[in-house]
Amino acid sequence: MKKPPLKERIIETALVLFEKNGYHGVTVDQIVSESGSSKGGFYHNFKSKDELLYYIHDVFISYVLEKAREAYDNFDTPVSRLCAMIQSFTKVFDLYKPHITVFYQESMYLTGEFNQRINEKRDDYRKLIIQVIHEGQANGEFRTEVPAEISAMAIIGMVNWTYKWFNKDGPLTIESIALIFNDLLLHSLLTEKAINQEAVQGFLIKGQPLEK
Amino acid sequence: MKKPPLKERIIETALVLFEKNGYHGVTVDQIVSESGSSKGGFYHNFKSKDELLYYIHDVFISYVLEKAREAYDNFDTPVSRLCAMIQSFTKVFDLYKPHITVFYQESMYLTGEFNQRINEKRDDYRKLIIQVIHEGQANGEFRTEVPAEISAMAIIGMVNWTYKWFNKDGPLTIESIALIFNDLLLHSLLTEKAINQEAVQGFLIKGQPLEK
DNA sequence: TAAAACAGACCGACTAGTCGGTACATAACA
DNA sequence: TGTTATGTACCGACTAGTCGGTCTGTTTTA
Repeated sequence: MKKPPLKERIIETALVLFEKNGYHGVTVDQIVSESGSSKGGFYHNFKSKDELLYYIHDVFISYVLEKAREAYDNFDTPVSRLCAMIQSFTKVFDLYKPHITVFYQESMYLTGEFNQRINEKRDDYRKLIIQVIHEGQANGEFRTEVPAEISAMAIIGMVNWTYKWFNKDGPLTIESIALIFNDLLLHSLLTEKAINQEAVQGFLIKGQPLEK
Repeated sequence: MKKPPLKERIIETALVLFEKNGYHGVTVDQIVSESGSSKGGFYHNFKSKDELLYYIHDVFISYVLEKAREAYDNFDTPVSRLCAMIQSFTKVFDLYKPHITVFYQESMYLTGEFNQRINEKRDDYRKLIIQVIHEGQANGEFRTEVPAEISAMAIIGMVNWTYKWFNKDGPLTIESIALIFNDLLLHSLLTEKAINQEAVQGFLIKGQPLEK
């Protein structure tokens, strides 16, 4: 059983500690000691504690952005694209919950260049969602009464907030939650006409609520 | 022009600084100096920096909770109650944006008893929303396909997230955003039958999107 | 005149980051 | 093949600086 490289061990350890105690609630000494490393080892791999925070942010946001682009490319209607994006994003909570918590809790402590690079990807993500909504409005499937920008932020907020309450051991799987989110947002975005079309029925929840 | 009492001045100053730099990005010395006070003055009014953070949390959450209860008491249908709650909550962003930012950004650094007291109020708020949704499901206005608990978290997430992007100088007023939120969530919660009832039409957006 | 409110010098614990050094691999050499 | 050079990953004692909090006084208030 070979030990993984130190850099990974440090990131994994830091992730767990940051999630529980926050970035400022964890010292470099703690990370070093918990990961069975040393100060030297740490600063050999990272320029600063700040850079470690950046790595954690980047792993997550890059993954989510990539998945969103995949979702966009693999489907060809606004409804299916949006649902795929929401689904892939929601599902990330199983994989990256600590990353996400750190991301939203501590992003303000990212400085200068690090902060800028993360924000660019965050913006790209937002723009992609807005674009899909615009496309849906253009082809008549989505209502035009609400601005796409606000809908996008409402959606992002709804999904993002999951990090505050989602619990793996709770009554619902993350997949069920993703389906519920899709149902909710389609009901709020689609026109009366579009909601009755066969093509979108598969994304809505019928009958009884889901249980695990 | 009489100076307000020191305690208030400290809270106001801290709020501005915390919002910009985060709780850990601001030292007690900074707060003291910016508020034209002193270490002695600070520690005469607060047991610790932590207690100051608690005060800021408490002002905001107590206000929101009170407004939600008012909304509940002043109306008598699930739809009007929910809309009033969302509206009062969203409008708080004009008044308490810094409080809210600090609340969600730094709540994890609240320790022990402080943390507990805040969480109780937060729970009360959540339970009130869930209750209203349950009432709406019971009288047939809200769809039962989605669990009330998840809808509640989706709503709370949608509204809360506003603190990340709302800008007073942006194209939309907070009141417009509140109306949009109401429209979105009613579309996603109401049954097909209920959405066409006259009583709820007033909460939906008709025609062109709102501009300032 | 007693108590409450405030001022500011000072303290000590803590922490991010440094720096000289070690262990070990692979490569160059003789 | 044995030996020496070189690059890289890692170690841990140390430090310079920071920051929450205290303490002793002074001013204001009731």
